[in-house]
Amino acid sequence: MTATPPTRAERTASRLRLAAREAFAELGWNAARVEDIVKRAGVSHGTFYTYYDNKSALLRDLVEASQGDLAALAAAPWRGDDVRGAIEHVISGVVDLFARDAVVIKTWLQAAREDDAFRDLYVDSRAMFVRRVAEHLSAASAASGRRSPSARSVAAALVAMVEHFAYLWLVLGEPHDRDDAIAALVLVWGTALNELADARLATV
Amino acid sequence: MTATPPTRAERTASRLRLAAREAFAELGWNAARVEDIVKRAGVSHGTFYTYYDNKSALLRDLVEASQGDLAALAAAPWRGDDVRGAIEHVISGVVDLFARDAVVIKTWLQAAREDDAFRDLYVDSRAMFVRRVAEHLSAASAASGRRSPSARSVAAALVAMVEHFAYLWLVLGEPHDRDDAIAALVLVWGTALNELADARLATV
Amino acid sequence: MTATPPTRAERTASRLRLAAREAFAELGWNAARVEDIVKRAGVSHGTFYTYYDNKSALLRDLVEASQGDLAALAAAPWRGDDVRGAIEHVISGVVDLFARDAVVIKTWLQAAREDDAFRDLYVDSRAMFVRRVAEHLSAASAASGRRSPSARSVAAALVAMVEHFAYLWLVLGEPHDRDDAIAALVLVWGTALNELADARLATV
Amino acid sequence: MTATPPTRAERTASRLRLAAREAFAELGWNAARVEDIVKRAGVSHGTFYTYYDNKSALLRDLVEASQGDLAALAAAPWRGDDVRGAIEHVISGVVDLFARDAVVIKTWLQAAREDDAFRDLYVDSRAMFVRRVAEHLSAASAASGRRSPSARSVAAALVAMVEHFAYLWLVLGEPHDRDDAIAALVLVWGTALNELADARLATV
DNA sequence: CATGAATGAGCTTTCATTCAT
DNA sequence: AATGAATGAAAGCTCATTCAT
Repeated sequence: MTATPPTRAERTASRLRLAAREAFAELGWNAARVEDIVKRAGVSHGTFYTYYDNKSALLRDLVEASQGDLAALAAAPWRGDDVRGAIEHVISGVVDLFARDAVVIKTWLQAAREDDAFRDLYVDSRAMFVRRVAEHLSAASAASGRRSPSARSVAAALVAMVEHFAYLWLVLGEPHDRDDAIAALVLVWGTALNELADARLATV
Repeated sequence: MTATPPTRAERTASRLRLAAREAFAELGWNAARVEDIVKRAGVSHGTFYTYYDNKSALLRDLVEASQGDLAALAAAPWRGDDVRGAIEHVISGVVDLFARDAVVIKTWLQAAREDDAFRDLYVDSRAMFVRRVAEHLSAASAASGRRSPSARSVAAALVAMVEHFAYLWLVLGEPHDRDDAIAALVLVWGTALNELADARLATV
Repeated sequence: MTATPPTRAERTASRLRLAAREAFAELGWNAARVEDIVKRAGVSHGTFYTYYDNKSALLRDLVEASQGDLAALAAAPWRGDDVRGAIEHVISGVVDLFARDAVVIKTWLQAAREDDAFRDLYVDSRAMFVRRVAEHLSAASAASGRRSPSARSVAAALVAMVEHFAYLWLVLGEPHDRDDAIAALVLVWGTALNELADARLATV
Repeated sequence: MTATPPTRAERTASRLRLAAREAFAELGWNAARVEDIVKRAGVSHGTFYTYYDNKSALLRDLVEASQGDLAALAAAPWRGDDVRGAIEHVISGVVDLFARDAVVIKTWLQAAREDDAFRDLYVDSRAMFVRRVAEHLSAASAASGRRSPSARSVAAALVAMVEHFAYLWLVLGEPHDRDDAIAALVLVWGTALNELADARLATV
């Protein structure tokens, strides 16, 4: 009935994950050795392999949490009445997530360049977001039958903008003011949405 | 009278660069060994080091060409009279460049995660673009005195959108139709520009 | 109660040192590869680097012991009453040290030609000896005010004689009878000392 | 009839030897690469092998000249009437030779640690000197039949002293004043000779 | 004779992973 | 569970030597 206290094993695994975040932050995915992780965790070399098969397995653990948050954000209900509020909510959600998990996201994307599993996870997460945004755009621009870019392309572009801006800013450290940055993203997204909704594409 | 034919050394260096592109394309920056390059170039291991100090030096050679194209694009005159035409020109320029040099760009960005020189080159290239676009936006929105996101943030967002979309599409292989994709990017960029120019920010 | 037995690590390190002496003896400092050492020690290549950063680090370990013995010899009290006995004691001390540690000394001097750390250690060891002998000579020849070589030069010459003779004999293998060799060194040293003491320099 | 001017080949070979001296002086025997020699000589890599089979062959050329001077010194007549003058003559001869040819001698001795041919040349040169000095000492001490070190051992010690002192001073750079240094060497050598001649060995 | 590109054996060092304790 | 010594497969890089031009 009572919450069981963490076992020794759980504590060790947790220390390994924390140590890995530190090592990845300081050294990057490729440069970080198992040695760097166990040193920071204060455990022996061999202990690492009691918990994880290798560095990738540990990262998978870390990434899954972040990925879950992202999926939740994509799946959350989208308020149809307050368009601008909905946009701002999603954008700041993404920004907060990047700010909170910069290290894991950076490492994830780095690993994605070499490891198909991480790459697929990224591609899927992104696709989910794009699909969601495309549906939203389609609903708004249903009336427009004229020649115009597909909602999917516009959605892909808007999602690319938000994720890459957040990455450059919060992961790579490009300096930005939070309010100004979010305002810019909301502005671009919102005007694009208006444009589609107004079906004034041909007149731009 | 005649253009001098390439010397043997020039031919060998050129074969190494070509082989490196292949190796990077197939194996990625980290996994590609000098061995993989020389095997493809059909030269001995030692020959590699006659031309390049190491893998990074070779990539630098490849990247410099692409980076030069990018810089040229950013520096090219921006036609003030045909706004939409100018946007389309820049966007398709970036898209063409990514399409042509997908391997080099992919490798460059991969190396940028571990090597400061490549990272700085990327950061500088991007900054150049953002600055250029921000100037363009500022000119267009000069009249607007109302509270609005800074031109720099909007520029950063738009450039992030274009480069990341191009990357996802042409480097990572996300499927898109060329015309539709460019139309989407031009739409978003153009409406954002209009919005700033009309100074209707507060009413969105 | 009992002295702790050597740990596995201590035993391995010790085997590496022993193996290195063998390898240096057979192949010389430059020709001896890490491979030659680990083969003789019966450990894997990687194990070497668990204990030493490189070949030089291992030699440093070996040299420090010999150098310590040499320093102890130079620092030991010098019996003032029995001049000849003192000389003989020092000379046979040096000879014994060279005989015991021929391999290490040979390797040390070989490495000293390329590695400043080893060179400095040799220069310092020698300087210590020379200084010590010069003081001894100065004391003996204090009465002599006439123009004569400085005690330092004579000391440098005598120390050069002993160390190089020992080197030629015990390291390079020039054949000598121990008693005869020591008698010769003691003779030369002793007569030089007498000469200085008698202040008969100008009459030679 | 006229002295033929040096052929191109002779000039190239000569430049290689000069360049090698420079390279050995700056880098030492082991560190100096064929590359370092040809660069200084201003010839191509391949040209080196037109003249010498390898680095050792070139050094052999350089060493033979120095070795010839040494042999000449050892073979020169020894003036029986002026003992002190003879000693001084030989010692300053050795010193001058070391001063003049410091680089070649240093390189020779360095190579002698790894190459038997150079080692044998050194051993033979030294033996020749020792034999010569031993004969001289024997003549001087012929009357002495008492238990004493053999002339050969004393000769070996004296020669060791002179060569090593000269080496430390003129090759390794131990600082000495020329007159004082030669006076010290002459003093030690002379007193040893006197001692043997006086047959007062047992009374020291 | 001279050139210099090409060769490839050889050496050092790293590090993920195993396993006896 | 934890330890940490041992392993050995990879790489990177160097440089003496060759040889086509």
